[in-house]
Amino acid sequence: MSQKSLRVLPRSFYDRDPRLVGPDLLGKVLVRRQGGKRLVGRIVEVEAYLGADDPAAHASIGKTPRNAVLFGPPGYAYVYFIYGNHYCLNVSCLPDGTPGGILFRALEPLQGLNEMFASRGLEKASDLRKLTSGPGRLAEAFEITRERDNAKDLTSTRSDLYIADDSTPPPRVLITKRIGITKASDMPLRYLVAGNRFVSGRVIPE
DNA sequence: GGAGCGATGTCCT
DNA sequence: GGACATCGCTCCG
Repeated sequence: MSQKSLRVLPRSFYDRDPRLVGPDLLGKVLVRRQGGKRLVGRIVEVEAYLGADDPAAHASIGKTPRNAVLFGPPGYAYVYFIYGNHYCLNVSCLPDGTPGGILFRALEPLQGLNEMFASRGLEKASDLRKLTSGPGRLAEAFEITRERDNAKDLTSTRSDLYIADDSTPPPRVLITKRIGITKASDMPLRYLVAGNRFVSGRVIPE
């Protein structure tokens, strides 16, 4: 298995409007280190969540204990528990004091597939798209929990969870409405890699 | 293959 | 007490 060199994304990458960070994250890789193994997935779908003027954003209600990371400095993991079953991973954007973030919705699994299948409780022969296509799924595959990962710095290779550039050329980006939300469902803040089969949902957009 | 729906914990009003 | 940035199962065609 060939090993491209990984360059971790610096904090300045996230110190921007989520509407700029979101599309730029596509094609980058999420890396989890655990027990000598490395799990790697290519980011193929994300959504931007803004501040007070975005009713769907957790930050829209103001700073609370749960969403505090979104109001902090950029480049940190915001992990929350939803529907009594699933964790979702975000990364904080914009400078300290200004809320905003990106929700990771789907990855293309690249490395550590056996570990991901095990974490997901799936047979190794099952559909690869079931591994990390969906925010709850990718969190489970990477064993991301609030207890373990919330407020973790994602800009350091010393961390066991970080985001890196593996020199893959930027993909063609598609923008749609966000999905799975009830409020502000018309805002075009979902970004996906055109034609990628690992995005969530049923239809593979061209 | 797609619509419908239940499970289930945590947060905030 | 209600809402919730989800998932996987059932049931129908």
